[in-house]
Amino acid sequence: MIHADFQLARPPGGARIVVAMSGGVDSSVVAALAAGSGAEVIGVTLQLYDHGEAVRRSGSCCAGQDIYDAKTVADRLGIAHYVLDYESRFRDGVIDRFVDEYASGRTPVPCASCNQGVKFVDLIDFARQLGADCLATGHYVQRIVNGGRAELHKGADPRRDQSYFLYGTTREQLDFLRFPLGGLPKDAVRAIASELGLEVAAKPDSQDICFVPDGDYASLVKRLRPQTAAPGDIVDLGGRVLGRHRGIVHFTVGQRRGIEIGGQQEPLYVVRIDAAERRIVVGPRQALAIARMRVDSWNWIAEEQREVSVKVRSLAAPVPAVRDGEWVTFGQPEYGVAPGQAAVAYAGSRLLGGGVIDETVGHYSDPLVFAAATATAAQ
RNA sequence: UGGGGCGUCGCCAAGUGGUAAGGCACCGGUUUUUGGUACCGGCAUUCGCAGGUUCGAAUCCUGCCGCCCCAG
Repeated sequence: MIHADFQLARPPGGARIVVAMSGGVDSSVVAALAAGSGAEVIGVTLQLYDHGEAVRRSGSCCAGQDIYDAKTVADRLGIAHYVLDYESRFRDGVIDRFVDEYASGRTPVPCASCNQGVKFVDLIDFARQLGADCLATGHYVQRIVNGGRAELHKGADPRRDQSYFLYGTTREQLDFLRFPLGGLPKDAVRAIASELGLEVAAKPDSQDICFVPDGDYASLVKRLRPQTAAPGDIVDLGGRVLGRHRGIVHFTVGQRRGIEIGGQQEPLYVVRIDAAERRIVVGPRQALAIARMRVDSWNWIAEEQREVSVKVRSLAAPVPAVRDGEWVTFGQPEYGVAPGQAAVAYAGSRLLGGGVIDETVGHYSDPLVFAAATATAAQ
């Protein structure tokens, strides 16, 4: 059993830690570590969405079985446990935004909006009301205090790093947050769980979108925004109609499968989604090469920087890029950059900030690239 | 109904006597706290249909059906 340092301003004996417990292995271990620190620990589980449908589903979070699991773990650890009904806040802040993004032809990151909204804003408020010294979560990220200031870093286990989803964290939030698992590999976390005999030790990792039980997010979007199920044309880069589709909800920029157009020499990818015309523009992989993107709603945890590494998806190596105001120019063409996804800037392992991708400029259609190529050709 | 061409998996397509390549699409899996990508695997006992020749035919022969082009 390892001991975690929660880096509190006062001795653990007089401190109070609130732990966000999802019912999964990770946050259960955090609760255990907190309890082992000597502080008073209060577990809080959020009920975020309908618990009728999801009640039997294990391995998601924040409904039904998972709430029960969290409660069971809290009881075993002998800590207090609350369940907060955040369904309406979750619907407004996460689900509505999620479906609206799809309706406008973009591809949202619900985990990011969840963290930015109910998890950090609302839950931190609640923890402060309880007089807590910090809010601890099971995220695989590291909070490193450097020169008296908290920095957010990637999780030590590169395959587990979840920092991408936390780009919207504010400095004030970060001051109050603790991530005891950020330095551990997943195996170690499971080992701690089984060492403690926690019921959730072997529980599968959560995956997919938590509020979409069967992975069929399209059904949810279609139900709430029926216009996304309207059929439309699939056109090539020249505007030629290649076929029909069953609704823009089924597509995201960079997607290959599901276009259902065969007979090509090479695969077709979704290059652009025109929601107003209900049109899907497809092209060869080369057409996905992106030179620049405009990133909206930047949040800077660290000081703003010009030369950064940037991730445009959670599971990807950060790539070199230059940021100039809202615009980010890639050092090399980047493929499959979808509006609505997050762009997150790093300096090494440190997360600097991030925002929402709002617009992209194709590498082969970028006037700057074109001008450079022309100049080279003229020499 | 004169001449020419073609008909091989949903689409494209290789294969002209030796026992059905490949690509796209599709399906499944792996990976993954978003969507996607990527990777791995599966996918025509059968070559428009019916006969015939042959040890052996998608490949040769005959007939029929269908499509295309040029002439009408």
